Amino acid sequence: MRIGELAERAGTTTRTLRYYETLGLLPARRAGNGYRAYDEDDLRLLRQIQTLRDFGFGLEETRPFVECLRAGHPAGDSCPASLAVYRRKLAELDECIAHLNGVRQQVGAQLAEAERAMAALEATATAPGGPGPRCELGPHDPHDGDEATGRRAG
Amino acid sequence: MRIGELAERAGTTTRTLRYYETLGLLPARRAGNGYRAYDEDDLRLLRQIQTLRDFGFGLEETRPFVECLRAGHPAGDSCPASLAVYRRKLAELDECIAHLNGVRQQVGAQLAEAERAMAALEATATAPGGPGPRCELGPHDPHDGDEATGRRAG
DNA sequence: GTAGACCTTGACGCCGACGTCAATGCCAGG
DNA sequence: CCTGGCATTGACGTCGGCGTCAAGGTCTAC
Ligand SMILES: [Zn+2]
Ligand SMILES: [Zn+2]
Ligand SMILES: [Zn+2]
Ligand SMILES: [Zn+2]
Repeated sequence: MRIGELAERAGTTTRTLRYYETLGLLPARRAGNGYRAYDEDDLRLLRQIQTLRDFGFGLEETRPFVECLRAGHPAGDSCPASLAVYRRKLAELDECIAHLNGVRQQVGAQLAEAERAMAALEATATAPGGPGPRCELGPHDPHDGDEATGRRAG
Repeated sequence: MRIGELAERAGTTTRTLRYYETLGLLPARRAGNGYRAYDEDDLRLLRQIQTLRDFGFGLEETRPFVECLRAGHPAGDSCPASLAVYRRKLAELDECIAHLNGVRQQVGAQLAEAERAMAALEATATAPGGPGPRCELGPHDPHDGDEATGRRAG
């Protein structure tokens, strides 16, 4: 199997496969003409890498799994090194999730408070004895309502 | 206040402040000698940026807040544009958290399964009629047990 | 023999938020 | 006058995981 076919079968690109090779993750034998030659085992290695990357693993973190597979073990996670990566990743995930939950709380609170303040301003604005409008809340001048575009620096 | 003092008071670096200026986030007046001149308002703007960045906002996402503050509004989130960013961020956070939870589940399951398989191997290895040891699970040769180092590619 | 599809290596681009020089300017103290 | 500490602009480096050419070699089909 040559690089194009492997890429296609794995749903990736040749560039990616060559990149993995430079990392030593997926070395390839060479045919007489210099073309890279892969087999079904390489496809399995590649699938292992893809699975882990889908989990958010960095390429370096997939190395123990790949080397384990290349050692002929039944699965990529048959070795302690792979399990260690799993555990480290779980810890990272927990930490990250906890962090995000905290942030979510805070941002949610900020939004709620800001909405409350905004509603209060609207109320006083439409109230019978409405005081001076210190800020017009409709379509705004200095801010542009489009959040997609926003560059002024040159 | 010059750039060094502002950086120190905000707990950041001069490089960061100059970078923000190139983005138009934190423009500075200039003294006669060309030095950047900041005041307490700039410090407040900067603190707003830092708060949002601590939440994981990108710099561009802080722009509506900063512009709102510079418009003289009571808070950075007194404008609809800022609220829109809040809501977008909340959605992103929810999506990300859900994703991470899913990944966590899967990785946890993988780990559990791998540990089970490993224990099974250990058991058969130490069992009375233990068959041929197809893999020694102790300190390993082809894999290196250190997860911190791991580079072979040149 | 020649088009065209495949392959090779090499090298630069990208994204975000800066870090890290380098060369030079401004100003106060001894 | 000189030293030293601050300032200026400019430009390149970093990290990860590739994308995107560019210039050429190889093989197959017609
Ligand atoms: Zn193994
Ligand atoms: Zn307003
Ligand atoms: Zn505003
Ligand atoms: Zn083993």
